[in-house]
Amino acid sequence: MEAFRRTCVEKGLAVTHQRQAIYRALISMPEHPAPESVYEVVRSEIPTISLGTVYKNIKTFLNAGLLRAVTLHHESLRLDANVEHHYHLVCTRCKSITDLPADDLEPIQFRRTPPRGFRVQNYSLEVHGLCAACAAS
Amino acid sequence: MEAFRRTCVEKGLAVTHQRQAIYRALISMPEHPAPESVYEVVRSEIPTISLGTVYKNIKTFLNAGLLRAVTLHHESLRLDANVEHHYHLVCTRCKSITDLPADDLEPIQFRRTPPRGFRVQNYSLEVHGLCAACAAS
DNA sequence: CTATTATAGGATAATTATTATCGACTGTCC
DNA sequence: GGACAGTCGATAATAATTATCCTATAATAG
Ligand SMILES: [Mn+2]
Ligand SMILES: [Mn+2]
Ligand SMILES: [Zn+2]
Ligand SMILES: [Zn+2]
Repeated sequence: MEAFRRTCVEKGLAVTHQRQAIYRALISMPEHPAPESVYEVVRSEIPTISLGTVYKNIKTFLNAGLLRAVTLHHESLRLDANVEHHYHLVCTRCKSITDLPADDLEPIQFRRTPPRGFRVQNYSLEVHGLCAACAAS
Repeated sequence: MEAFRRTCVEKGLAVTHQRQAIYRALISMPEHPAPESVYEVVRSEIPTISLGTVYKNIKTFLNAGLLRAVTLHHESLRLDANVEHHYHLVCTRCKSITDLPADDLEPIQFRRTPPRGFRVQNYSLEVHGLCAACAAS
């Protein structure tokens, strides 16, 4: 929480009551919540906060690196007619997605059995970075 | 394309002009397009097709396993206040996301250099399957 | 500690992506 | 070729997210 305030100051962000409550809610939620759920939790502390404020600050925190999104491409459904097992290269800048054959990597190997009785079906792996075009600029 | 028709028959889906055009568009688009882009392409062949039909059939194809979505959780932004490098267990049924420490797996290793001048920044790995609760039912 | 000011918050409207509805049409089966 | 279930197209509805705009507050200078 102290680190949070420090980062805000570094990035020129005002350390408001709302921002602290939102960040506190986020670190208390290990379930990878959607903005709506964060809003519910924050509202129990600040009943007058608006959903827009929660969205705005989540975006601010994402830019500041205080927070991560679980997926880079939630904004729209992205489709793949190739149903064979393969991976993806995803450009963090232009969001382009290209195929990466599974055997370009060593096979994924568990070191210990997956926790809490999780029954594994398959893996999806994305290599994030800059595509050739974006790397040029 | 023949396999497509066969799968439709197996799943009791009518092999319509529109479905074939949509599927043909999809396999011709290796860029992992959004529904809107698929619509644009299909429209050049069937100018009167509606966007709703494209959406409906994409959903149908996903259910039939003719098509995959690049991510399991595009429907809403999912947030992670843990910015350390780690992976995720994702339940394909209830969409719950839980953390998986990076050292529960052998490190990811490239066998050959990533294609087309892609500059790797990092990677994200999701293990898909059924959580304990969903596996029980 | 107070005044000043830039930034942030709250209410609300707007936009975007997606899904539902419903009457008309067409692929399938005989 | 006709009957019928399933599908299509048009449109409305919903859900998620973003923009707008005016007021309030955190930062900071005196
Ligand atoms: Mn692919
Ligand atoms: Mn996580
Ligand atoms: Zn790029
Ligand atoms: Zn589950």
